[in-house]
Amino acid sequence: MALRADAARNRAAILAAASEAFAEHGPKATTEQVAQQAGVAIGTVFRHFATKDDLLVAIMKESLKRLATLADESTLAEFFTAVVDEAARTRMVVTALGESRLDIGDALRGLTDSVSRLLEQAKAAGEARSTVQVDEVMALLTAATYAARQSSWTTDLRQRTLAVILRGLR
Amino acid sequence: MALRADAARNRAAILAAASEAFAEHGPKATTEQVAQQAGVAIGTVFRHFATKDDLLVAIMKESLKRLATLADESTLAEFFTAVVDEAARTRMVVTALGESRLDIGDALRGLTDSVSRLLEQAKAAGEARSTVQVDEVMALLTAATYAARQSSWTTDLRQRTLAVILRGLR
Amino acid sequence: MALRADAARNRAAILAAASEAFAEHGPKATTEQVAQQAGVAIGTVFRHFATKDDLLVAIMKESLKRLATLADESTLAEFFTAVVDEAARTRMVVTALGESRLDIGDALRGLTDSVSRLLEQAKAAGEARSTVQVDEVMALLTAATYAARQSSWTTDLRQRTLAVILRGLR
Amino acid sequence: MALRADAARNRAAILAAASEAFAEHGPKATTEQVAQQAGVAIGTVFRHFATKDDLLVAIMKESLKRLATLADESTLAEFFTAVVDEAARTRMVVTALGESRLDIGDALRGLTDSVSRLLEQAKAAGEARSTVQVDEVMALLTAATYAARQSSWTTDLRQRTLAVILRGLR
DNA sequence: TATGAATGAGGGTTCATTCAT
DNA sequence: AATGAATGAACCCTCATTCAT
Repeated sequence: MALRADAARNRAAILAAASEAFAEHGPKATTEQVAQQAGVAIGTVFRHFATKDDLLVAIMKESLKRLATLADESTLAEFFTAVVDEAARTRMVVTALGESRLDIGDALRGLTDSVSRLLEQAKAAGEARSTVQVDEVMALLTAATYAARQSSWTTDLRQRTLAVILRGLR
Repeated sequence: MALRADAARNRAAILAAASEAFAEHGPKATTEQVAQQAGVAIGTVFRHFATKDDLLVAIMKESLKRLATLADESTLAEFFTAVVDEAARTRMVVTALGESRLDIGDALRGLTDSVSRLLEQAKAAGEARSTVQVDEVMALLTAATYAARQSSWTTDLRQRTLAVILRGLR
Repeated sequence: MALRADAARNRAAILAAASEAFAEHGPKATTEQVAQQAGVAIGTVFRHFATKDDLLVAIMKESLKRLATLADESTLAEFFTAVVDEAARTRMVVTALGESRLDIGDALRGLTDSVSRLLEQAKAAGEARSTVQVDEVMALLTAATYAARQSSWTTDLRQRTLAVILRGLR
Repeated sequence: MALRADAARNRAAILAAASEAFAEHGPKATTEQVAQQAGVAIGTVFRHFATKDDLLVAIMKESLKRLATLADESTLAEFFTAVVDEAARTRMVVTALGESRLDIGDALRGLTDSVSRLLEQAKAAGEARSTVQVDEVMALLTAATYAARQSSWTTDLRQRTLAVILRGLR
């Protein structure tokens, strides 16, 4: 029972370290880097996540789940802004949205559902035209997310770019 | 000090092969694959491009130059469409637009100039509102390009997504 | 200083599990597999057997002792047949007979003694020629045992092969 | 053309090193050990043999081919003796004969053919009874080979053991 | 200049063994 | 005494880059 606490702490540390490492170096960050960052031996990483890909998936799902939660508390415009903000910090958001090799389908579908709801609200509020469909919103989200990764992006540019997209949805 | 005829031919073959290889497998395509595709030994690849990154840069610059030329012959809307179409075929366009690690700054600036001109024309034609600036157009271009890479994209989705962006610019 | 009842039970369970695991996957079966099979944590395995090799030795000795007992109740021919039969089921018999790296010398000597007695009886019964010595019988036993491990062996082939050996001893 | 010579020399060195390493430590000898023994970097080993298993297979096939050649120049008795002699030196002969996981079927079949011929000759010469079949001869060969690996085997013991087998075939 | 074999650092993963609880 | 998480050396293999021919 006590050890479980240690293990849980390590698992969290690994996830945190992985988030950071992948955020900075993308998916090619080394498992050893993750281990080091987490203050843990390499074997411990593999005890918790049998494969590097498993670790990647875990982080992506976490990320997507966080976004889904966020979606449930925002308007479409707010959500777009928040996602892009996070993407500016983390390379993994976009990797998650754009990755097809790894099995994150469920989580992605969960997010799509949330966004779908947001879109309906936006339509009801007159902030999205009725012809717009979810898939293009998701596509635009992914797109914006990706662009936000550019190191040259200032807050100002981010706002102007988002404004164009949101205007286009109206 | 011009290259020997066969050297020039090799260089071209390598570039072509690299374009194809990277288009298909992304930047993680092997130099050996490139060499093979070019019908050349690896040593030859490295004689022409001292580093894999150098090769990557060369291709990206080529790509950006091609896009700049294209920009000079189109309207803004046509250009967007054309770029996104190419991106759907080639993974490198987006890598080029989104890459910050490699030094392709000047080529990117060249493209920005061309797009700048397109934007002015669009404004004059009433197809872009006057407050829009080049940097957000570039950002949107990058974004659209990235999203276009998704394997799930149909032509239809591509069109709808572009429509939103172009509408937003107006 | 006898073991606690539960400790004794664990020790037995581990030995049984190890027998099974090594029988199936050879000596490369994992200690973790053994622990799992025994329904015990790894730590417990290592408390009882300080080393994987120690565990291996224990099993081999057990195996050899069982064979010695068997020898005391059979004729030479019966014994050969029985051993080969068991070897066809279990990969460890042969490993035990053929192993030189691990220290199972005394157990092996015990078996040799038993076989020695069998041989004398066989000679008396006219089923083994007088010039035959124990060491070659042991060698033949090891040999037959090994060959019996081949997956391609049918019962028929086993019998014919044994027949040759037994005939040779006469 | 000149490099080919170097490469060939390296390939031979690797095979020789691997033979030795595997002979001494069995199939669990490290590829690094092989590389070192061959005076070559690890990459070179993998350039010549894409996989450790490939290297293993290569050596086994070499071994089996050598034996097949030998078979074509001997009587059954001589062949048995020679094989057992080689087995005493090399752990791989037996591994080769007993291995089923790796694809050495062809080579094994080749050897079986050769032995088949030997057996016919032996029958003609009255040194093998007519009821004996090839498969049991192969089995006995494998068996003898395995037993020969024992470190305790003296030349004398080897001869006596073989004598029993050969007598049994008659 | 071209060739392609050689190099070797580094990556993901396994597993016997240790140790905190 | 038992648990099971943590350790870390070792393994197989890849690939950008170098260098002898």
